[in-house]
Amino acid sequence: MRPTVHDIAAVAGVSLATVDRVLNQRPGVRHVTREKVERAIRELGYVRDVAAANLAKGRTYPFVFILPASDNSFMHALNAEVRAAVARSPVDRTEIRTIEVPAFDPAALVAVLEKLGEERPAGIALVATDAPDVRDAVDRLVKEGIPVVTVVSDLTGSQRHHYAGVDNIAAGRTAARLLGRFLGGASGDVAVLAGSMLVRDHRERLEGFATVIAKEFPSLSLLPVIEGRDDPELAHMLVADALSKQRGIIGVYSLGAGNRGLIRALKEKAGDRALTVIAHELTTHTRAALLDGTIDAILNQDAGHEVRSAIRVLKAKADGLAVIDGQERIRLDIFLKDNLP
Amino acid sequence: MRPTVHDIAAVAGVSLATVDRVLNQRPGVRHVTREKVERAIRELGYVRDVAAANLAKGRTYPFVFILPASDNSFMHALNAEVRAAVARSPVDRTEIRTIEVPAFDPAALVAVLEKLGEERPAGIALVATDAPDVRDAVDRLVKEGIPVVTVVSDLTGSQRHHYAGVDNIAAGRTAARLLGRFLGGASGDVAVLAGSMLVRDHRERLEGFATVIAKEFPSLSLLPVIEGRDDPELAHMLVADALSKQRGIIGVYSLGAGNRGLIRALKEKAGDRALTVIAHELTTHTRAALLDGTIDAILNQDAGHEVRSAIRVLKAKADGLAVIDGQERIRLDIFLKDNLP
DNA sequence: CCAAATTTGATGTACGTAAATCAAAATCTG
DNA sequence: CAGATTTTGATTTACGTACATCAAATTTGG
Repeated sequence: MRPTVHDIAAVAGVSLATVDRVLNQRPGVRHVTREKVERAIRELGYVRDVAAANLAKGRTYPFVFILPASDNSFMHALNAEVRAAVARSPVDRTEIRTIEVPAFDPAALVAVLEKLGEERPAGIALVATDAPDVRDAVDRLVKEGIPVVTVVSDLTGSQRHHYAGVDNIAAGRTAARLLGRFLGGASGDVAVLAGSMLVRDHRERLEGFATVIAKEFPSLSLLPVIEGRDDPELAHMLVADALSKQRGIIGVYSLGAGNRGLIRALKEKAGDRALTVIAHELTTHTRAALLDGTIDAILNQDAGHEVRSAIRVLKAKADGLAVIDGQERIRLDIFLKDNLP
Repeated sequence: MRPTVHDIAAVAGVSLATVDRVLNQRPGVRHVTREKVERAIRELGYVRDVAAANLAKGRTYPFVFILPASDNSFMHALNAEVRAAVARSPVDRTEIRTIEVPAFDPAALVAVLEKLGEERPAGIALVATDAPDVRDAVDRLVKEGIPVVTVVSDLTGSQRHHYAGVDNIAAGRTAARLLGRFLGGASGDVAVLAGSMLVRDHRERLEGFATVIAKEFPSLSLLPVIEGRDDPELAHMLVADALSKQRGIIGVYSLGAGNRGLIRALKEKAGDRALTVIAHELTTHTRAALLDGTIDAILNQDAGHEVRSAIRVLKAKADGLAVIDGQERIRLDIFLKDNLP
């Protein structure tokens, strides 16, 4: 049987009330007494029964998710996963509220964070816009003792407790190697379609991609990045244009959203030549394109995992418990047409 | 606030004791009364507070893991993950016991399962040996109401509640496409190193692999399968021999364990020619080989995920609760040298 | 319709922890 | 050393559920 507060009291030779004071850092305990209790806790290997504690406290975890108001499949999926988590709220004692902020708008994000500082929720998860002001706002919250995790996109140099997202540099590198190997030593141009270079995850993917292409596949040359703003229409136009004008393109890497437009452009120009294409995020559109051969591989991050991981980590931090690292590492999924879920 | 048993009693117009009798299917409740209570439960959307219930019951979950006594890296990793779960036992109220059985020995496995039927643990996880007798033994346990999940290797046609492992046909298909694409249309022979064709996961991987190679990469021809019995020494000998004699080999797929021997053989023959190699399971050896270019891609299943998933599912089944499907799908990890964890 | 059987109600205790109250003891201050 | 202050102990209630007991009410059988 695992030890209880009663056992601690007995071993430490103090009363239950004192043990409680120490455990819940209430005042009115002399230093020596506190040490006696802490020693007993260590000796017995006591770990508080979180379930019983939550029951007694009537505790719930008021969490806040801050999500960008972006109209693309991935953000919709992320939203849906948060809603699914909300549906499970009664069971896991969470009370999740979502706040939408304009995408790529540091000021708006900071304003929301500031207000949350007063509200003091049990934890905050946010899709970070990578700006110094945001970092400072997050660091203030952390200093005030509020658990904060970034989701999908991280915050450079901040003190956030955890990042629930993929390693985007590795993602870019992986895309490069897949593309390079699939092209099997052929020479030609590679087009890169991004959303915006203002977002950290896109920058990082490009960085990883460019590095590996340059170093390991010198027969391939990178064309200037096409910024499609994650907008299907714009992406379609720009890609179609590039494919018409740049006759040397043999590979395409789409590292952002708005793949609907990309796919349309690829199909229109399909007759022309064989293209090898790597894209990010598994959606109905990219899935279909993978199956019909328009896309050769899809790199994906599982939004459900990210949301659940963020919640688990916030909970653990709120309770001062350890997390299982292996469980919280968000992996980069690589999908070929054969291993689709 | 979520509804409690008191609310049900009030709404149904019965006493707390009666609600309790219905909830815990105790006898002594007239049919009409039972229906009144059940209606109230539905109306209120009551869900039993599992934490409080477990507290009251002093409940723990006695689970049993049945693992094969195989001496390879993957099984060691699986063992370690089970031990890690045991270390977390006090926190999540599990009491996990492991039983080792000889590998590939249906009779021994059946004997263990039979005995567990009397013991009636709260759940059983097993690495299944795919034989009719085993299937029957598992089905008996399931019929007796004991939750059973298979881990890593599934059981054909059984009633087990869940399978915590990867789709091995998909894994084989994926390996084929990676190999085919990496070889970029070249012609030649492909060697396959397996452990034993008596294990279902190996059979399935081969099946998926052969199918895709035949259909989509006709310029490649499969050599007869080399059975290395997951033994590094034997694998080394057989592969070295094959590489010497079969000069047309341009690709290798290692779908089982014992990769240490494979890697040694590959390095000895490295000077000869360029080989494209796909292997299963990320270990220190395969990781190093991936990094130094001896292996081109590694397909992996995360043992930690499998163990944790098995436990979550067993718990849910023991409590009669639903599982989150997306969370319990074990994914096939594809590692290139760029996205190693 | 009465006795027997079944069903229901009322009540209390328990699980491990949190939190509060009040009294008693120990320590500190001047 | 008295008095004020701080620290500690003892005890109680609560959280939501499980489970046991005993009495009261209701239904059933003959």
